[in-house]
Amino acid sequence: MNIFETFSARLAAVLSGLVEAGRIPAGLSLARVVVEPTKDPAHGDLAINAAMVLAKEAGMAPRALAELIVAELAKDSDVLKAEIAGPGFINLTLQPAVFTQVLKTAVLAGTEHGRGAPKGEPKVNVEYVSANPTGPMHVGHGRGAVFGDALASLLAFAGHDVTREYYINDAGAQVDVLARSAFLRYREALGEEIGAIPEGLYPGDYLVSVGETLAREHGPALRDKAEWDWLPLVRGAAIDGMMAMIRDDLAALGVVHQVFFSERSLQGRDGNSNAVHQTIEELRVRDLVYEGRLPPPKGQKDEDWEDREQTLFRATQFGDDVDRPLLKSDGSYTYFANDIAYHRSKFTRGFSEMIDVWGADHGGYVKRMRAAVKAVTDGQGELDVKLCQLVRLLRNGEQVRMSKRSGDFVTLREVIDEVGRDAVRFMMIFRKNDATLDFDLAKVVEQSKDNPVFYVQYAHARCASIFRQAAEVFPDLDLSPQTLAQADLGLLTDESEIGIVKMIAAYPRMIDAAAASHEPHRVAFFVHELASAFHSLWNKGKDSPQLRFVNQTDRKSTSARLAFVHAVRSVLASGLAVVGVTAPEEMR
RNA sequence: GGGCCCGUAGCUCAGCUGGAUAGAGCAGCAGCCUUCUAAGCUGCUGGUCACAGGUUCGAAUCCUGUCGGGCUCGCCA
Repeated sequence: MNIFETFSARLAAVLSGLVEAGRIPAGLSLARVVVEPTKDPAHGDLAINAAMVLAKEAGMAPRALAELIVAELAKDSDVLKAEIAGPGFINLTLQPAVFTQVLKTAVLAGTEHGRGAPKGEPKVNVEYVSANPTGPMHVGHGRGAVFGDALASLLAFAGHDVTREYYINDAGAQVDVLARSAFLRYREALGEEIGAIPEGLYPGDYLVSVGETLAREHGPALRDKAEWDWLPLVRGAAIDGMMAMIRDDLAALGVVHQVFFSERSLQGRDGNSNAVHQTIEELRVRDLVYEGRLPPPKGQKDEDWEDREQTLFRATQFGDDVDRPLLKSDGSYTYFANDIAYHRSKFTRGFSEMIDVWGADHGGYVKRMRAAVKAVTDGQGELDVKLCQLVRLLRNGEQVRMSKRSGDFVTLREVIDEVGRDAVRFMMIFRKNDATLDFDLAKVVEQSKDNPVFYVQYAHARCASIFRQAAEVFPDLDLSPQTLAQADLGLLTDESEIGIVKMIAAYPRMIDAAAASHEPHRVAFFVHELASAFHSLWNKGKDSPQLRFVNQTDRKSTSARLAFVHAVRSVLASGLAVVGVTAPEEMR
């Protein structure tokens, strides 16, 4: 139940009634009209901007228009007070019963409170992580992984049909380098002295086990073959090994994908099954691909610029700054060409809404990809690219780097092992994706208010603890949501309690807004705020024993408060589930 | 030089797609607490929302320009 939607609908009805009565002109555009929570409780519960937004179009003064609307809204039995304020705001104060009803609904819905109605079409594809299969995941990958996962969960909770996808970059030159690196480890496993890993190969010792597996399965059979002979086999084995490792890392984070899509699979075995070739030819037929020359980059002096004719995609027709090459000088496809075919595949698989989660260093790639999606879907597909900024890893404020195991970066696994999955997930999402993130390894394991992970989980544990306490004090009390929902919720009259009930009422709206803007961090901030309000109320019970949730001498108020606590707990659990963090029963 | 992102309190950051007097936490200051689960609670101090214009009834939010920081710039991925 979303009271904001409910009242938007009622407002729309009021407006059309006024139109029918000839009091205001027909055909007003309602797009900018919103019903939103007030910031200041003195302004009531709901704020409506309709009079100000519509005044000009209606040819009326805002306040005159507001008076017409207020007169109608005041007749609503759920409205206690409707008044005009400031430049023409309509502020509604609702009957307390409205909120007790919302609370009751939330108690019964439990963790389903806030879930959006199924949206059906369009199906949404969220592509995230997509780390190259050339080594373990590092911390930066982890941010994209958590962000994408939380965004997908958020969209699913909001009612969308979501598919989580991983794009395996297994077709570029880097996987050949990987294969050569693995081959060296294979020779090493056969007992050969390989010395230092040459420059340009992957030095990480995570390839040792790939080499050992190859030695075990093939013995010395590969050693004396020519590279063109062993490379495909070794490459396949190495990619499989790397993907297994990456899946392990993802599993440690609790991140799942439904689809692992191989870049190499786009290239097929012959010309006919080659999706990249097909895509480009299709674009060529529509005159979106041509042979031409690019101007050199502006302002840069570059002696090694070589003017050359190449195969180009008309990205400029779709909003990009320059046309983009599809073939390398050696005749093979650019990464971009493969990516066009890949996004076309998403579209033909039924996803007209696509979201890609990338690292910030790919920012310069966004325009061309969006251009390509427009071209290849004939304007039917929509691509949103979410860029995740860098993560700075700190320990007690000091920046940490270097890891012997992996070469030059801290692996995600090391961080998860040190601070735990929940801390990693919550902190990665407790910031806007487009802002750099400081992650302090020391802080996130503190048991204090400074540590938001602890703070939110503790609030949930406290709710659970209250229920344990209640079961002891009132052993015969039925604590099921069905029974609690029947309690006299009108007994919840303290300002703090009402404030929290309003937050619970606002939860569905927050979910919708966060999903619409693809901003899962809002969910993390919301649960943090709710936790804060709840801790504060809990502490009020110190000075005012009558506010304690479990009151030995007052069975009725205890029932009402337990219903309330159940709703708080459910919303915390629901929000944490979206972020992918566990909601513990107790803190240990 | 072009493109994209960022600039909000001393510090770290929110700001609900343009709403009312810009909010938290930390730090600082003043009190309180030892509990239904201890790791805290309440209050105070603190801002020219980088700067200058513009659009609007209304701008931290949208547009233009300037300054500062980051990323990026035909064949890598």
